[in-house]
This record gives sequence, structure tokens and C-alpha cells, in this order.
Amino acid sequence: MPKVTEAHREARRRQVLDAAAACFARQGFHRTTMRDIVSEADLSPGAVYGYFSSKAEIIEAIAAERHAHERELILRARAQRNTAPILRQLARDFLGPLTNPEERTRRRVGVQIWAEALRDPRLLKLVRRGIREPIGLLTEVIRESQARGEVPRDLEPEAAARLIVALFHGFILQQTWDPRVDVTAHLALIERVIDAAITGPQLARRRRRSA
Amino acid sequence: MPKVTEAHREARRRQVLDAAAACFARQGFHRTTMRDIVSEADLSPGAVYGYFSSKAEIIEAIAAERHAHERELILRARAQRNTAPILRQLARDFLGPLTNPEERTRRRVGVQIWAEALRDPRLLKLVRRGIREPIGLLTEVIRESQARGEVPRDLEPEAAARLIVALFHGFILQQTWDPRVDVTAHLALIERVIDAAITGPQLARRRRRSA
Amino acid sequence: MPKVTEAHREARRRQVLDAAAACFARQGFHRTTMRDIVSEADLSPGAVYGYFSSKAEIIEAIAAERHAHERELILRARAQRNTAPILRQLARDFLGPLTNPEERTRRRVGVQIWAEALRDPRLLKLVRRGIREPIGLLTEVIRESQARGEVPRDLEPEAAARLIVALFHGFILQQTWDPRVDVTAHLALIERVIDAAITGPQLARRRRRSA
Amino acid sequence: MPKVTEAHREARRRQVLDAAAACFARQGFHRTTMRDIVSEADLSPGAVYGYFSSKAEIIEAIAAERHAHERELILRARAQRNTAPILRQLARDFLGPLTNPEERTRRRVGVQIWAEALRDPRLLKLVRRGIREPIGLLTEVIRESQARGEVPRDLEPEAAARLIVALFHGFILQQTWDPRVDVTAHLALIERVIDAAITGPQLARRRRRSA
DNA sequence: CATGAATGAGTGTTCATTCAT
DNA sequence: GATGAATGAACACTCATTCAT
Repeated sequence: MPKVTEAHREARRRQVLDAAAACFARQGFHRTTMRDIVSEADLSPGAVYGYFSSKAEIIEAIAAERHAHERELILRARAQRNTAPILRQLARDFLGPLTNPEERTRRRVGVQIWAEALRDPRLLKLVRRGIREPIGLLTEVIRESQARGEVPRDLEPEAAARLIVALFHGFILQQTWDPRVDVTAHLALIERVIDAAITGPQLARRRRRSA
Repeated sequence: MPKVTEAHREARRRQVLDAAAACFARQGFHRTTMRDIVSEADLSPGAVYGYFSSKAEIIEAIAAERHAHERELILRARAQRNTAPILRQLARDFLGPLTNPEERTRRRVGVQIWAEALRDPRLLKLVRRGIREPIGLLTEVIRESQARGEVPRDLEPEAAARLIVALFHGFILQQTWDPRVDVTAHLALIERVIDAAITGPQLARRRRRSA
Repeated sequence: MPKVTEAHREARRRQVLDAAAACFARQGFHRTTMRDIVSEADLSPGAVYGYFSSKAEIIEAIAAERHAHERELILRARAQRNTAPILRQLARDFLGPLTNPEERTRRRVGVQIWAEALRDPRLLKLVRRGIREPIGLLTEVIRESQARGEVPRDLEPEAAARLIVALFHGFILQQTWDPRVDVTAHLALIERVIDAAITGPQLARRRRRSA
Repeated sequence: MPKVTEAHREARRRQVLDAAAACFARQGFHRTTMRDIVSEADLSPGAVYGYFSSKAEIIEAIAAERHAHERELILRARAQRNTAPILRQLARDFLGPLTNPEERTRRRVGVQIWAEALRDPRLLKLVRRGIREPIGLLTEVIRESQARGEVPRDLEPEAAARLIVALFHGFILQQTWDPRVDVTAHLALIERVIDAAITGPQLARRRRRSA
């Protein structure tokens, strides 16, 4: 049994991770020094290295946390029974929080991770997994929608899943470069696109008949 | 060897810019040292600094070039007379080249620029302008489409323009993280989405007839 | 080895300052690289920068130390009760040590500081203050001498103070350019000038009698 | 016979020397780049190197010019027949011009040369010679004064000469650090010191009688 | 002769990481 | 475990000088 409780260790990790995220959001990874993180966390260098063995590991931990969170959001949305509500909830869950300053901070770090992944193989692996899973989940969702007849059968489910993710990522970028970009207008448009794309049961039936 | 032609100067700039892009694509901005660029360009540090006064200026020059190029692509696409062809050409011009290794290199650098802009105010300004212009052009395109009755009038043109750009940026990201991602499948899907979105008079009529 | 004593910190500062002074005396500020100082002090660059945040700051610290020392010398000399002994002690305290190699090293650095001050506003400020104080003290000394009737009343005290300082500085220069210049001969001459200048009551009386 | 006249060469040298002096006075030797000099002189690097083979050589040339000038001043003063006028003229010729901005510029460069000489053996040689000659001339002047009975015979002539030079150099320093230092007050004081030191023929005779 | 692009060794400084206390 | 002084390789950038044109 360690001298220090697991809860204490976890609290310290949080402290470091939050401090690092704040610094990264402000100045990017490479302009952020370990000193910056250490100061922001109000710890000593040695203490930080007791929890993370390198700067890269901190970045990875942040990325991993983010992916776990997004996975959770998708799983939760999938609990809905129909396609349109699932997609609407995804749009709300992913885009809605962007009005929140803390989420914006996290997204700024997220964009840095996207770029850093091109440089750091371990991070790339993480980012790939962090994207493969959501795409997998969305692919399933679309397949289920096709089974329900809410989405045309000849649609390539994975391509559609990627398109949804791309839409989200692309909007994150715009929001990050210019926080004045209107989240609500975008959400409204996306809801409209969803409505257009999804042929709810009745609509689908009607279509089939008219064919 | 003084009194050198303008062509010579331009060739040297290219040499530096290409070398820098190659390095940046491989290792990111911050892991790329000026020495790396200088070696790759087969020049001396002094020579490089004769053309660019800092590493940041090289990055900015690359970003500016890219933006000019994209602007050109959009202007060219707009020369088409109808919405669907315009959008199809845009999709082809922006996504098609991603199969080309040189374009992929450029896109990797592009992603770095997206992240770096969060840190470097000058670059952020450049990126913002580089995005405002295409969105502006696309917004006009959509307005014209609405005037032609090819697109519903109650669509918010700028939001739609942003959505198109987001789609493109998001796909770039996926492609950059994993070059195996299928460009063709995506293009096909996008063409389909375009067809679904556009209700141009002729197209609309044709569709009704074929139904 | 953290939580280090103040004494330790002070010893390290000394180490850097002495090493720097040795280098500066040998090669001047601008030919002395930080590497030189670091080697001479047998430290690492990082260690040096832990105590001084720039090369300029090292120079300033040396200048400040020197000024404090000179101030001390003047204050001590002023403890004498009469003008001639004060001036004689000043001459001895300032010129005497020039036979000492370590003092010569310090004086060589001092000359560099004099020149560097023309370039570095912070250093100029320091040098000006380092000169204003001694001149102020000497001015007071002369005023007191005038009150005692040992120096003619119509002498401009500050001009006289400046003249004394000029004499000293000028001699430092000669000594620095050519260490063979005879300190003793100069001291003797200065004592003679002092005797000639001071017409203290006793001295004046004694002189008249011996005549 | 060269393609370019000797006069042309001389004019170019002047141009470089003046430009360099202006730069040196502003920023010191080491902060002045050859580019600075080249720009100030409105020439090309190659042109400058056609007249001076290094930066050090420019500095040396400036020092040499200055020394020649000072030598001239002393020789001219010696044309006076008596000691007091000689010294008074020297004081006027050396200190008087300090009110002139161009002379101040030259003196700022002079101070740099004094420090640089500690680093550069060739320059040190020059500075030593530039000081040995005036001291030699002044020593002769003092010897002649002693022969004329205007100065006590037991005065060490060279020490006295050095003292005069020291006084002058020291005052230059003060003036350079703070141009507000009052040249006139200093001149007045020096005249007074001269009067006190020199026993004109009559005065000398009177003294001898009273002994 | 003049030009000015090119050279490349060298500069002051930083910062991720370690480890003696 | 915690501390923070110390390490030292590495960095972006400069500038005296050269030499092809």
C-alpha cells in the first residue's frame, strides 16, 4: 500500500493535466515549457515527472481523455431508437458545448493534437484510434438506420460516417480560429441537413410507394 | 555573383519554400530546424535568411501561397454556369489531388499551419483571411444558385458555405492521419450529396420524370 | 540538490562573476562568449543563466559591485579629520592597489564598462550613478575643507571633485594600456600636488616657519 | 597610374571612415556591422573592402588619424614661448572643442578605442604610441619650463606630463557619459590650476629671493 | 573596379529532464 | 515522496568576409 492514496495520485494527475491543457491552449505545445506547466499546476518539476514521464506523455494523456469522452457521447446518443434523434443528439453534444469557454480551451488543445499527431507516431496511433472508434460506431448507427429503412441502402455507411466526422472536425477548426463563428446557425443548418437526409419510416414508405 | 535576375531570386525562394515544406511535412514546424531546411535546400543559413527573415516568415509564405492557390480554384469553378457542376468541380479540385503525394505533403503542412495559427497572431490573421475569402466566394455561389432556383431560398448561404469548407477541412484531416482513407469513395459520396442537395430546374424535372 | 542555502547561491554568483571578469579582462566583453565564462567558472550554461539572465546582466553586476566598493573607499577616507589626510588616503586606496594583478584585472574590466556604457543605456545609467555618488561625496569633502579653511573658498567644489575623479580615471587608463607605468612615481606626484593645494591652518603655518 | 585618381581613393576612404565613425559613436564597434558602415557610406561591401581589409583596420585608421591630430595640437601649442600660455592653449585646444557635436562623436569613438585596445594588440600598439608621443612632447615642454625656472626643478617631468594627459582623458570620459557636464567650468578650474602651478619668471625670482 | 549574393562558423540563450538532498 | 538546482545538447539567427559576375 503506497504512502499516498490512489485518490491523491489521481488528484495530482488532474492538476497537471488541467494546468497543461490551459498552457497548451494559450501557447501551443511547443511554446509551452515544462516550467510553464509546473508553475500553472503549482508543483515542482520533480513532482510532475513523478506522474508523467515526459511532456509527450502529458499530451497523450490529454488526447486519450478526450477520446474516451467522445466515445461516451456517441454511445449515449446511440441509445436513441431512431436515426434522426441520434444524429440530432450527436450534433447537439458535439457542437453545443462549443459556446462554453472551457470546451473551447479543450478544442484548441485538440487542434494542436491533430497537428502534433503528424509528428509523433505514438500520438498518431492514439488519434487514429480515437477516430476509428467513433467512425466505427457511426458506421453501425448508419447500418442500423438502413435496416430500419431510414437511410437509402446503397449509401456507403463508412463513407457517410467519415463525412459526419469531417463535418464536425471542420467546424471545430473554424470555431477555433474565430470564436465569433455562430454555433447556433450551424447547428440549425445541420439539423436541416439531417432532416433532408433521413427519410423517417413514413417518408420512406411513401417514397417506396411512389417508386 | 551580384545583380541577379528576378527569376533567379524567385527560383531561390521556391527552393527554400519547397525544402521547408518537405521538412515541415516530415517533422512539423518545431522539430524542423533551420539547419534542416538549409540542408534540404542545399543552401547556407545566410542564403536562406537573405530571402526570409525568420522561420515564421517561411511558414507564412507557405500559408499565403496555399491560400492564393485555393482562391484560384474557387474562382475557376465559379466559371461554370450551374450549381451542381460548380460544386462537383470544387470537390474534384480540392479532394482529387489528395491522391498525389506532393499534394499530401502540402496538406500535412497545411494542418500544421491550422494548429500554429492558434499560437502565432500573424499566421492566425493569414489563416482567417485565407478562409474568409473562400467562404465569401462560396456564399456568392450559393446566392446565385438560389437566384437560379437550384437551391432552396431559405437556406442561409454563409452557413452553407462554411459547411462545405468544414467538410473539406475535416476530410483533409482524416486523409492526413491515414493516407489509406479512400478519396474516391468520399468523392462519390459527395457527388451524391450534391445531387441530393441541388434541385436545379432541369435536374428537378428530370428526377421527377425518372421517378 | 535543491533547497540550497543563501551562502551557496552567493558563492555561485561569485564564481560566475569572477570567471566573467577574468574573461572580460582577457578578451573584452564582445570577444568573450558565454561558453568562455561557463568554462572558466566550470559550470553549465544553464547554471549561469540561473543566476544571471543575460550577459549584459553579468556586466551590470560587475559594474555595480565596483561602484559599491569605490563608494566604500570614499566613505572610509572621509572618516579622517583633515583634508590632506583624506586626499592622501584616497590616492593610496585608489591608485595603490593597481600594483596588485587582481586589481589590474578588475580595472581592465572597468575600462570596458566605461566604453560599453556608451552603447548600453542600462549600463550608462549605472556608470552615471557610480560616478555621481563619488563626485557628490568628494564635493562634500571639499566643502568641509573650505569650511575648515584648508582650501580656498572661491574654488568650485564640484568642479574640483570632478577633476580629482578625472585624474584617477585618466591614470587608470594609462596603467591599463601599459602596466609598466610607475604607480609609485604617480602617487608621489599626487601627494606633492595635494600638499601644494592644501593650505590647512597648521600646514600653512608650518610651511611659513620652515621657509 | 591607376584608373582611379589618388584623390578619388582618398575621398572614398574619408567616406568610409566618416560613416564608420558615425556608426561607432552611435552603437559601439561590436554592435556596428559592416553592413551598417556600408549603408551609412552608401557604398557596397566590396567597395569598402577595397580600401580597408577588415573592420579592425577601419578602427585603426580612425585611431591613427586622431593621434596625428592630437600630435599636431601639441606641436602647435609648443610654439608659445612660455609655460602658462602653452598649457592654457593645450587646455583650450583639447577641451574647448568638446562643446562641438562632431568632436563629441569623435570622442565617443575614442573611448571605444581605449577599451578596444585592451583586446586588440595592433590597436594597443597604436594607442600606446598615440600616448607616448604626446607625453614625450609634454615632458619636453616641462623640462623647458624647468630650464626657464617656471616650474620647480625637482618635479618629475614625465610624471607631470602623464598627469596632464590623465586629467584630459578623465574629463573626456565624464563628458562622454554625460554631455551636460560643464566644459567651461572645467576649463576655468584648469586655468586656475595652471596659474597656481606655474611660477612665471618674476614669481620664480621672488621665490628664490625669499628662500 | 564595383557589386551584392553567398558563405558558414559562431552567438547568446533555452528547456526537457535528472538526481542529490 | 517532493524539491528545484543543475545539466548540456540544441536552437534560431548573425555577420565579417569573399568572389563570380
